[in-house]
Amino acid sequence: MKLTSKGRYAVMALVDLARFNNINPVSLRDISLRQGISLDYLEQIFSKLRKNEIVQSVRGIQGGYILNKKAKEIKLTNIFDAVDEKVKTVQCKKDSKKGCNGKATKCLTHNLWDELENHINDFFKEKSLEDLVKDNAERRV
Amino acid sequence: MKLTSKGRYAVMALVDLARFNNINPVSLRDISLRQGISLDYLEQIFSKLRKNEIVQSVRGIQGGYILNKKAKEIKLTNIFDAVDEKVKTVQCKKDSKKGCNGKATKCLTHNLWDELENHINDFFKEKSLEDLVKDNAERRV
DNA sequence: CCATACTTGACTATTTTAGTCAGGTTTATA
DNA sequence: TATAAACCTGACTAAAATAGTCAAGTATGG
Ligand code: FES
Ligand code: FES
Repeated sequence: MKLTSKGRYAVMALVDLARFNNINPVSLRDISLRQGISLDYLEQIFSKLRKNEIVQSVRGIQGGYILNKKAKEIKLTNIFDAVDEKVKTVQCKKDSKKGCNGKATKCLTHNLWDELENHINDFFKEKSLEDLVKDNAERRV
Repeated sequence: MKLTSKGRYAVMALVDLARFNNINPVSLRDISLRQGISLDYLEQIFSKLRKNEIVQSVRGIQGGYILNKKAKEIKLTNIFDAVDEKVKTVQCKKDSKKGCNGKATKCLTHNLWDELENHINDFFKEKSLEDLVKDNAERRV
């Protein structure tokens, strides 16, 4: 099981953005340089974040992105949902009664993976962008 | 983030095996048929489980595999370690001081992913094969 | 009017996954 | 002692997912 770069970058970029927020829009170019993430890739990611109303864009010179909500209200879950970084532990279709491998009933481990998925999602539901910015500020001192 | 089939199959097969244990060795062919997993793929997986002393093999006719420890002592962690199903949330090398993207310090989110990794691993450390077999027996009633 | 920066969609190389395939070796039992 | 069941091993490969790149825009502040 591993975390993909898309999800990692999305959070990384938003933490960067959140730190400079309240002052000016932050341009993707700056984030790209500071965090070492490809600009083109960031654009893909922010397009999704904008559609999901995590950020707002400001066009033109001195433009960039700003948060669309308070950092406290943006949870990791919201970010991951926005960029389609899903936690997927089961093989079968969740709403179907069929198991994986095409059997008529759920497999021996289905329940276990379901528990695991919830366990992981709990973590994402708790953490907010604000928490991350704070954590980071403390470590810097 | 998603769980791979290798890890899922390993656990599925061992739960199957654990249920029939104490009587006779269980052949991979039977597991393959019951669980709908390719026999050749199972062999790869059990080769690793054997090398990691999770199971013992019994060769020849009427042979198969038996658990090498008590079901209670086999945790999910052990199984996943054996088949190289690793939880990997950070991009950087853990023992290095360098961050991902080649920076000299750890990135803004490194600590977060580290926490996440621990959170997931905690789940795997708790659950034993015995738990899984019991869960399953209960559900069947 | 033009440089900066957002916006979009298509394309592609690389890596990982999930197997298959081919050839063994061991051993109970008829 | 032949044979078939079952373990054992390594190499190979198709398909999917990932991690981007590339190209061609549009909007707007100064
Ligand atoms: S994972 Fe849901 S049935 Fe196997
Ligand atoms: S994940 Fe470790 S430094 Fe970025």
